[in-house]
Amino acid sequence: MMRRQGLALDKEEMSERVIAIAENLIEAGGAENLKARTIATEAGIAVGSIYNLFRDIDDLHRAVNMRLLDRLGEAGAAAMAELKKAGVTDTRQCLLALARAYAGFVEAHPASWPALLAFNRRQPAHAEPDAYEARLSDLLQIIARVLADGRFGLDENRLRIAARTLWSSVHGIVTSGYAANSAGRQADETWEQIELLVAVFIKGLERGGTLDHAGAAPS
Amino acid sequence: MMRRQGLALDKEEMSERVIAIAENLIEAGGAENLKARTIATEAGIAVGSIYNLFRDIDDLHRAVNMRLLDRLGEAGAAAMAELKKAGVTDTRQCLLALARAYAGFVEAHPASWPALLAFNRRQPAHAEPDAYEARLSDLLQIIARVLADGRFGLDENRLRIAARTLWSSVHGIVTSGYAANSAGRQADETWEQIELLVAVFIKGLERGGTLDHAGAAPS
DNA sequence: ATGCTTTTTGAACGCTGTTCATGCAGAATG
DNA sequence: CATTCTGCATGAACAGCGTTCAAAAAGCAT
Repeated sequence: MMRRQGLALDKEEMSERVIAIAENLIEAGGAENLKARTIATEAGIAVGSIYNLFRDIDDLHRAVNMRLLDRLGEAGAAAMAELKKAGVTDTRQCLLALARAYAGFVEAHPASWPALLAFNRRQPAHAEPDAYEARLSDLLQIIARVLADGRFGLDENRLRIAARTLWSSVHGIVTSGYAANSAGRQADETWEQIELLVAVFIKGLERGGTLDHAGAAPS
Repeated sequence: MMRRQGLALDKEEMSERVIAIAENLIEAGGAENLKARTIATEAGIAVGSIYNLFRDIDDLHRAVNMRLLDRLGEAGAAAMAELKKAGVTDTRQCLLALARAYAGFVEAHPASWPALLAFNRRQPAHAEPDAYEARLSDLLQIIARVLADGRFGLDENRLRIAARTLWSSVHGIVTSGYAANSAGRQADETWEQIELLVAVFIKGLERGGTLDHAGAAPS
């Protein structure tokens, strides 16, 4: 065979290029702005060539999303590293830093992130959400570690659930806050909510110890 | 003029009919299943007639969403009424009932509700989200009242924020939980998270009184 | 019956994602 | 060097989409 020695782009290079273009398109006008012909034109290739790199446009969108998730994970890890370097171990400050990392990430990708969320909903549920779930699991691990360091006396299972609860809550606050940018207040109130959530969460965990759930499961 | 005396459907009746059809289509296959020609066929009218009732398909989807929000509001109000009839005043039980109402609503509309969420993201932000915001405000009022009855010593502003925080958090838990139905566990873990959230929230509010937020605003 | 107004209609337009016969450049073979 | 052979690039073509609009139909007043 012997591939690649000229100056044209390798197949993988071209894939990266197309993914980058796709991300820009989505960021510019949402997922519905991801058109095959636009990609082809901007990448300098034919429409059909896209389908040699990706099965279909959804597959390309998936690739963009994976890249987004990677960057989100990096943002979370970076936030933790910064805290460690500054010698901060306070649970509250750690959680707030992680939340800020997430909020900042969403603000930095005002169209791509909603597109990912919308994309991830209309999945036939099967497929291979493994890669997605795996990347998200890393983030939950970070949160769980912070909670573990807080010494609230949570067993492994409740640690996992608490981390997930915290993550989902912050996620809900950030996304609803972003969606409800009708009036002037948006980021401010979002951050107030996050501060309240974290404060209340810590105080709630400190008190009462194990927090056994007395309520019965829903019908 | 003199309208409507024959046996054909009134313009408004036909709108209702089309909205019902649209809702079924969305529920069956997501927002992307809402095709003009399918609607026309099922409603027994021509494609063009749809555009006499609605400006475009998005407008129709908006109408479906408004109806959904109305029903969600009714579900919340019904949950509260049921609690009142049973003489329950416990804050925890009230919040759990409201959360269960929301979770049940989402489960009852596994495709329409995600479609609403996705729809509400790619708005040019302007338009008239007033109607949307108004309906959501009612729900927040209900939560705020429950929190007020809890006597946590919150002023009006922090009451509003706490209600919004709680709502957004439950929303985040329910939607992420629904999206992450990869393995077997889904509703169970979702409910565990809600219970943890509510418990922690109440305990956190009980303690520390005003919960002054010491952290500075984000950069 | 006539005229006027309003609504309904469906063919047509432009756009979309996707396919696939064709062409062609580069490696392998003689 | 000539010649297969192979695999990717190509873009016209296809089916389907939302949307429009001239024309037909229907409704109402006279």
